[in-house]
Amino acid sequence: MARAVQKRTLETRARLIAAAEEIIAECGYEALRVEEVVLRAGTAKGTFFAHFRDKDVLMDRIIGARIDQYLDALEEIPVPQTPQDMAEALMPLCAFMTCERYVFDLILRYSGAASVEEIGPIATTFGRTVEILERWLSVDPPRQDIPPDLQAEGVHAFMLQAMSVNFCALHNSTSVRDRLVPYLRAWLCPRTA
Amino acid sequence: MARAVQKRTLETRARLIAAAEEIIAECGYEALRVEEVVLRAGTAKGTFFAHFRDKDVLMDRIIGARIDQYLDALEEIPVPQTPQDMAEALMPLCAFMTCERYVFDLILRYSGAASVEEIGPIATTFGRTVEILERWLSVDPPRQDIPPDLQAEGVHAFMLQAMSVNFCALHNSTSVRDRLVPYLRAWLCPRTA
DNA sequence: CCATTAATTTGACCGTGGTCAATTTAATAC
DNA sequence: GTATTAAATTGACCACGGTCAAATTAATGG
Repeated sequence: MARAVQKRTLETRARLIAAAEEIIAECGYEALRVEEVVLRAGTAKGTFFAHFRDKDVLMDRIIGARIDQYLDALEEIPVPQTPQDMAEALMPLCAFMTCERYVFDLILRYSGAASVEEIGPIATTFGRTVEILERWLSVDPPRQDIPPDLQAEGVHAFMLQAMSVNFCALHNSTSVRDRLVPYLRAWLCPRTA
Repeated sequence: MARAVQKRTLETRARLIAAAEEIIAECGYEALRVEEVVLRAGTAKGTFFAHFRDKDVLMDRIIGARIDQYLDALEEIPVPQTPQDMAEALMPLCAFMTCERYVFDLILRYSGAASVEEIGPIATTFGRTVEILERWLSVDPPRQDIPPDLQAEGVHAFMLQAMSVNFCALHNSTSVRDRLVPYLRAWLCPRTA
């Protein structure tokens, strides 16, 4: 019979995560080393991998949790009424997602669930983001010709595009917000001549 | 005075690239090991890194060259007139870009030039792709309210979105083409009620 | 042809993520 | 309490990308 999860297990895991968060706060995400995590947590290296399949799974969890906080905040604010307001509201989330090139790449890499069974934290946040956008776009849909869910997917696509371009040295003189607004206007408020 | 590049250098580099291409043809991109490349090329490991800053730079070069071939082909075909035709025309390129999760991730990672001086092969193909799309969209612009370059950037964004979603186990029952067409219709042929 | 110098190559070595057989710890049965 | 068994932990070890001082090779000047 399967035995219950030991308290010790939960404590160890909590120590590993706390150590990781500490390192990230001090040195950033990219600088995190598994060796350093287990050192601070006071465990052996193998223990880390008994708790997390690999380093990226821990990152997925930590970064996913952070993104969820931003999404929680987005669920509290009044529904943005214009592309400008929408872009403005999304900025804190975008700022976090692009805080490090390493973080943005990891987010993209984990944005799709490899299999239906294992939808990771970051992949979940992508679904949640589109849901929130869809809710915003359902209240008073800017476009009547396409359903709110398609409008939401488009906003999400442009959000990612604006962030990607921001990492390109050729184009990052413009801020993510200033890049996103024209996209959203063109997507949500087209004017057929 | 700077001496001319030796013939030996070019030969060594060619051998390294040939070895890499061979391995990729046999085992795929992700399976490529630097050890195996230098073994087949008959050089020491250090030589590899004297020619390529790191493994990814070689990948950037090889994958960038492949993408350029697809773009060459796109420049030969007649300008697509409908979203369906456009999606159809882009499919071979999309198929290559998503041939391996590893390849798609690497492409995204290298799609932006880290600095103006070093615009890599893949980053260049991104610029070229948008140029081609802009040319297509300038002949007989589907939308009059926004400039062709913005229309092109949008098509590119949706192309990437369609490919990303395709890697997600939750949504990959639909093909990239079938996912892209509704995006392009909504983007290029909006109907204000 | 030899000396000098720059370019190229070499391979032992390192950093870091990840593995796994062996050990320790905790829960269960009696 | 003791034996048994499952879960958790350990750390030596491996794989692989990447480094660098030393050796080799090729070009240049006299």
